[in-house]
Formats: sequence, structure tokens, C-alpha cells
Amino acid sequence: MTQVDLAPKSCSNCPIRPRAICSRCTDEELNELDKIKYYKTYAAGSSVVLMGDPMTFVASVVAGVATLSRSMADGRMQMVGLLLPSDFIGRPGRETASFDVTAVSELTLCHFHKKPFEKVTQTTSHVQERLIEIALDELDAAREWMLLLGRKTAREKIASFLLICARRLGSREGEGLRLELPLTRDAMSDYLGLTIETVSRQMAALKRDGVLVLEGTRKITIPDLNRLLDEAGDDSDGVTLA
Amino acid sequence: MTQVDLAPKSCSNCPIRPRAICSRCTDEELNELDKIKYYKTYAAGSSVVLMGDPMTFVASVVAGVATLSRSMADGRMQMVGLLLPSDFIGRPGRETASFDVTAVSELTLCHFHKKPFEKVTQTTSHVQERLIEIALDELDAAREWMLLLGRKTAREKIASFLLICARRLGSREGEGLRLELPLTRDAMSDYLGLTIETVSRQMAALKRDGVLVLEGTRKITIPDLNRLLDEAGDDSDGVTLA
DNA sequence: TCGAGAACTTGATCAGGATCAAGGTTTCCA
DNA sequence: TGGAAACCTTGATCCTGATCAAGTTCTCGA
Repeated sequence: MTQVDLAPKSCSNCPIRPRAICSRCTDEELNELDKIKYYKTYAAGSSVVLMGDPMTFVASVVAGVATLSRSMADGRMQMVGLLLPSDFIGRPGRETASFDVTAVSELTLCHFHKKPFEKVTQTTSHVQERLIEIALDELDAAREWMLLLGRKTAREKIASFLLICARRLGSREGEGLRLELPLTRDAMSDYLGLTIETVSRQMAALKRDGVLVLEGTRKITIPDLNRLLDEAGDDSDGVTLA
Repeated sequence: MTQVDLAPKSCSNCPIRPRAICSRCTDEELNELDKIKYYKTYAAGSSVVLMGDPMTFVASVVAGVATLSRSMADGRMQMVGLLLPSDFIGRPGRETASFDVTAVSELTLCHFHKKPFEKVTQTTSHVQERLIEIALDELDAAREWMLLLGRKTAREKIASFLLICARRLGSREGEGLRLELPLTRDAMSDYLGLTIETVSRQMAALKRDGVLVLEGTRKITIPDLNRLLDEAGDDSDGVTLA
């Protein structure tokens, strides 16, 4: 596989700065971070860490899509987070991974060695603040997702997922919104607590009912975002999935 | 209702200090906190805050049990957190509540006015650190719960819930473990993403199969914790619900 | 101690989504 | 460019947990 190295050469041309853990860092602080960071690219489908592995780093997603998931002994699994560019991976103060992290597409991470990074958080209060913000945003998103998993119908689950993707990845096109789904049907089913067959059927139903237009299997157009919002049930204040 | 005021007179006799947000505070810092805090007791069943309400405080649970929940327009609801003594409520840096908070039993909270509390977190690094720890622990618990909601059977859900209660509330008794359930069957169903009838039936089934002994409707004994662990599916590393 | 309401249990039936099974597309590389 | 594998769709059937409907057992105040 020819693999283009997508790593930015330095923080100055980094595409995710505004939302990342380092968003409020001064040039000087960035220089400090530079000493403890390294970029690495993972192939689509490869594993970044497995549950129980020692975690020697934390990282930011620079490009691509990763998933956080948890499995049961008999093979049942549930995705518990979707990691898009600027999202943060890892947990200062914890030695081993609590979940599996998997690259879904080709994935570039900006890694920080954990020990020195912890020193930075302890001494740099705005990094610590940013970390709290990130953790609390993810907590809100996780709880929102609990409502989805526990109480929503299959159709509502699909609509909610499309809504998240539309908000985070969509681009306006005339009346509607255009986007490319970041996940396969299979990964969608893992995320939504459904089977792949149910995902496929509900996508077909939403298409039949004019809620979305499919072009191939990943490219979709949402002609009317409010219609989709209705279908999603009760996402009144907007899901902002971590 | 005769209502005994359970509020401790001061931090020195506070039962939840070791695990609370103020666990690492010096006496001096406690004096500072003392100026911005107040105790308040809520009757069982009463609402502490509703989603969308302005949040003017953060708080620690001192005694009793509260729930965090989220509802849909048509009445469906999902509990997204169970708050036991020492757990923290609220989110610095957010103006309105993202979820409903309800007192399940008589509940005593130690409130801190939000604005001055935010000042404390900004200037006291170990409070900020404790806040990160708490948020990340809750995030882990929420993600663990997502696996339960998305993939576990009704029987496994009940067993997982009992396991959490046993770990956090149980006391050893001979071979087994004894505890009083903190929730009604109805609240359990909200928590587990089930109906009350299913909860009742599965409790009966677990009793029939000797996994638990019921005494009345809330007092239970677990003769064999490992047996319960098996029934819960895959809680290998231990659920520590926030 | 009685009575009313809340909390809980149990039974019968139903339905949404899982499972089993087969076939159709797309992608990718040899 | 052809073939295999991955990915996706569609159909038939099944099963777990929801829903509907009575009862029963607690709890607590009068």
C-alpha cells in the first residue's frame, strides 16, 4: 500500500490546532510539546491499542477516523466512542487501556509520551482546563448515547447517527447537506447496538421515505435537516459526539 | 414528613471527605470552601434540577441516592447515572443542566456556589486534578454502561446492576454478601433500559436459580459473588459506576 | 388496625429486531 | 481485465423483551 505521510511538519500548519488539547498553547509551550511528540500513521483496519495494553502515550487524532470499543468474552462488542480529527485519546493517570482503539480509515495521530505529558498538564493550567472541557464534553456525549442505546428504535438510532455525521462532517449543498459516511454498515451496527442487517434495512427505509438520498453506499445527501432531526427522536440540544 | 437534618456541622466530621472533590484540601482551603458552601436536604422523589435549568451550583452527594436522567419528548426516559454518597454533581463552565437530577431517597447535598467554586478550581491545582479524575472515572463508567445497554440481555443487565450495588453498598455476611437495593423496580428499569415487568421477571428468575436470596423486595443476599459475576457477562475488570 | 395508594408480580399476547440464508455490488490487486 | 474478497441488500423465520391486563403485597398515615 502506498502510504502518503499526512503528518504536518510542525504545529504551525497543524489542521486541528483550534480544537485540540494544545489549542491555547503559546509558541514557547508548543516548542516544549514538540520535544515529546511524534506523528504516526496507522493503516485502515489496524489496531492502535487493545484493552489492557499498557498505555505509554496520549494522542490527538490529526486525520482519519478511529473507534473506541469494548468487547465481551463471547464476541459481542459495542463501540463506545467515535474519534474524529481533533479528538483526544488516552487518559493521564491511568496505566492500561480501558478500551480497544481501532483505525477505521487511514489514521494519523499526534502522540505525546505519557509521563512528560502529565508533567505538562500539571504545570500548565490551561492545558488542564482544556482536558477537563474535553472529558466533560465526552461525558455528555456518552450519556446522550446511553439514551440512544437504551430507548431509541432502530430507525431513530440510524437517524441520530446520520445527524452526528451531518453536523461534524457535512457540507452545505443547495437546500440540503452532503456528506460521506465515515463508517461501514458493519461499524455502524457496532456503534448503534444493532445488527448489520437492521442497519441496511433502516437505511433503505429512510431512503424510500425521502429522508436521505444515497449515491453508492457511503455518499449521502440530506435534503431536509429538520426532517432528519424529527426522525432522530429527541436531539433537542444537539448531539456533539466525542 | 419529619425530616432529620443530616448535614454535618463542618468538614471535620464529613463522612465523604476521602472520596470527594475536596479530598486533598488543606484546613485553610476548607475554610475558604466553607464560605461558599451550604447544605440542603431534598425529600425522596423530589427534583433537584431539570434539564435546561440554569445551574448556579455544583455539589457533592453527602447522604442518600440521586439519579441523573434524560427524557425524550414522548416520555421515554433513560437514566444515565446513579449518584451515591461522595459523587459529584455539576459541571464547571456550563450554564444549564444537561440532564435531570432527581432525589431517589432522602438526599443531602453539599452545594458550592458555582462562580466562586470555578475560581477555586482555577487557582487550586489539586482540585482541578481531582475534577479530572472524577470526570474520567465517570466517563469510563458511562462507556461500560454503553456496553450493557447496547449488547447485554435482560438477565445480564440485572446481574450487572446487582454487581455494582454489591461492590459499592454490600457488606460481607458469612460466605456471601448482603445489601439493600437503592432503587425501586421502576427506577431499575429506567437505569437498565428495560420495562418494570422484565426487571421483576428476571429478578424472580435469578432468585429461582439461586443466584440471589430475596427478603422482602429490597433486601437481598448474594450467596456467591463469582456466580453473579458469571451471570453479568463480561465485567472482567470491575464496574465502578459513577 | 384499617384502608388506600404505591410498589411489585404474574400471565397472555404482540412486535421489533435478531438470526439464518442467499444473492448482489463494489473494490482491489494479480 | 478478471476473479476473489469484502461489503451490502433482501427475504423468511424466530425469539427476547415490550405491551396489555389483572392481581397481590407492602407501606404508611389516620
